[in-house]
Amino acid sequence: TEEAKAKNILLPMALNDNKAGMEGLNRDKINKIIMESSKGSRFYENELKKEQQVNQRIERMMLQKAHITEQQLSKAQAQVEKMTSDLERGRDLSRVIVHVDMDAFYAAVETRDCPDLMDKPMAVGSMSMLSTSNYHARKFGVRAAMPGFIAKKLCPNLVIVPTNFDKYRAVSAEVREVFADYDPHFLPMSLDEAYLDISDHLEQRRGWPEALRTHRLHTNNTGTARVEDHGGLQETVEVEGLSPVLFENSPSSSPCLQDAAGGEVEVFGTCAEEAVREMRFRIEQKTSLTASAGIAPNMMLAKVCSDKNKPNGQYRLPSNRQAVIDFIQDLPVRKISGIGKVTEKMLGALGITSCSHLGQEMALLALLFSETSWHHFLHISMGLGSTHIERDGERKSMSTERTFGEMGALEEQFSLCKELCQDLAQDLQKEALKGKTVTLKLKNVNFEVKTRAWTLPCAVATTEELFAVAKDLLKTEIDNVSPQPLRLRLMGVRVSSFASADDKKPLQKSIVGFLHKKQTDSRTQTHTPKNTNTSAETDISMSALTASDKMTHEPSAHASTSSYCSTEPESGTDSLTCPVCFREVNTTELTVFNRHIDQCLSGVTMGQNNHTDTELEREITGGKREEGPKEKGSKLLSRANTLKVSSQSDPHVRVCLLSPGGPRPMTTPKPESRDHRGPALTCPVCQETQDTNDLTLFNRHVDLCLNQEVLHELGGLASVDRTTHTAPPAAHKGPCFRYVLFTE
DNA sequence: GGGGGAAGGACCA
DNA sequence: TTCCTGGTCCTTCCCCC
Repeated sequence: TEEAKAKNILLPMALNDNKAGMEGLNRDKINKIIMESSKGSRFYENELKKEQQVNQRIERMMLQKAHITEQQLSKAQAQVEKMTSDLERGRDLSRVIVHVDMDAFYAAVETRDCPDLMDKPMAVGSMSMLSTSNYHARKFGVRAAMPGFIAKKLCPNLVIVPTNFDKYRAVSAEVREVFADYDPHFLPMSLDEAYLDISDHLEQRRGWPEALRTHRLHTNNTGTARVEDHGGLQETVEVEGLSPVLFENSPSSSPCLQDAAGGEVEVFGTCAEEAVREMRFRIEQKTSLTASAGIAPNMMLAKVCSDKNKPNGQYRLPSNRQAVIDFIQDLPVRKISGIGKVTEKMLGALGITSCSHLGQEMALLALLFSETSWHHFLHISMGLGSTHIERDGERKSMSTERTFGEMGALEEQFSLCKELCQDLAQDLQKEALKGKTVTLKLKNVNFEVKTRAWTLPCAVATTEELFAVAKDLLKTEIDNVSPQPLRLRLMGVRVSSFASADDKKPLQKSIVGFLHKKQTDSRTQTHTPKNTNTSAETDISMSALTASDKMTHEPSAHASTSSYCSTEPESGTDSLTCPVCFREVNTTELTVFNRHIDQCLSGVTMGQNNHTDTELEREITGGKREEGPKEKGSKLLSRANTLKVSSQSDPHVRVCLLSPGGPRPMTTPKPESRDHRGPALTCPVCQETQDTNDLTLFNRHVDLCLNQEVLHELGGLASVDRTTHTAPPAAHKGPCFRYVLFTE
């Protein structure tokens, strides 16, 4: 029906009332306001597009479902049953896992420090994005991850307080001190959330005298109070003389007793619930903030439980199988951490909304989803989850990104890129990390996100190293849409594949190392002849320097040249080995060396030379793209002739030794980008005139030709190249060649 | 088939 | 006028053993 259709269209922006404190709202009214504020925006259009993609995914899934036979289903059923009984045998109910979650954390901190906010709807964040809202605001439909300007429409009196992370970090540290008393190995998930395994604590606690379970309630208004720690230590806590109770509906605490000194005191029991109640009590005494908690036999269940009596409440799921099964039955799948909007919708299309449905349809799910996915579903449907808390594993990546108003100017884009690299380099330094993969993330004004990655032969960390890669990735993307500018709203840089993760890997050889004579003792550390910091014009560099450098007026080449592999070279001899003829050239003068290689190379490319183990690189540039190329020496021209490149637009073909291949455009450039570059080009390898004068396309063609032609000649050694070479970009399969200029 | 890189996404706080 | 940031893991596609 029309209505159903409309509803489907409206869905992407609809209020997500999955969060606590959002029950019984006037959803229709709220959704209407959200719609009115979003409709027609680029953001909304992109959401619609994404929604369409999900719908298509569902359609494909339903089609697949229609083709499932009875036989397949019963086979899957058998598999599921086998797996189920295996899992059942391994069910571990022995641990007591707690998930603690501070209530509306950022908002609560701000309210604590500014009591005027107490009974006002407020949120923490900015006009463009909110991090949290308090429970007053939630009544209006204002929630985390909602832009402030929309929240303001839902609730005109909303007070928006800017975030103050340093403050939250400080409070979080206090809270964590309490956590540590119950589980020194607790697992923080964020500033306001953590998992604890209190099994050991409970074991000890059973033998504790009452004194250790007695905690004083401070009720004074003087500004500080003494709180007795269960270890008998005294700690001084700042209190601001305000009611610690931020939520009116706080469940009342157990009756307070008077201690000898007349102060109010509370005694906690020895069971899990009492221990957790005590922990929450202590958090509140210490910070004036409330927390909610869930107690269950595993992490997955504990997480669901902590939400059950939010705010300022707790819920325990007993450690017996039946209780777990009962608990899971009617639980909506969306409540499980890891099942988000999309998965919920996919499952919904199959009629699955609760965890019991999930169990009933497992055979079907096993056929429609990947193994990892349906295993995950099976665990959920059985109420299984992690029973031991993994202490934080090694970090996998580090990134930094920034959103800004539309940016189209190249200078700005490159300088922002550099800034991001600087920030990231700083962060990397703090943790002494180096990574091999650098990823550039771009989001255009239409909210379309792109990531472009490049993996180097060795780990990098400095600004220059990062920027050398990021800038090339960026340039490639810019070239891709040129002559239009990239209209960006976000840029980010990420580093991954950290060296520490797989230190064991043998050192990979880069070209610079390769150039040097084989070492008998690779530890001898004399430095390489200047080739790590000379300019691109005179050196074996990553590539002739890109337009980006010229645009940003960067002193050319410093970065690309030296930083590609900062740890190399590791040799120290006075001669260099020619990668073409393998003869030692008795010089460290690159000019001399280059000349030698030039001669060798002309032979190879002409097919007169059966040299092996050569990594060639190629770069073909049109004179128009790079302004005032200085590389028009006679030598170059003669090489161009040698290679039989013909183009009236006078492209230069430059041949030299490889360096790690630079990135290439991933997407086919728009056809219209052809016409402003001059006439068609002839491939120097296959000699055929290409129906393009787009250098990107042409370049790709030549790459392919070279793969076939040259590699063929080079024979088996091509494989050596591949393994020691950085991986080529996805669109360009096969070894990545690049011509780099050699001049004197 | 499996491993690994690249690109894109889902999901989380 | 304004729809974040920083992380992990998964999936899909591809290439290369």
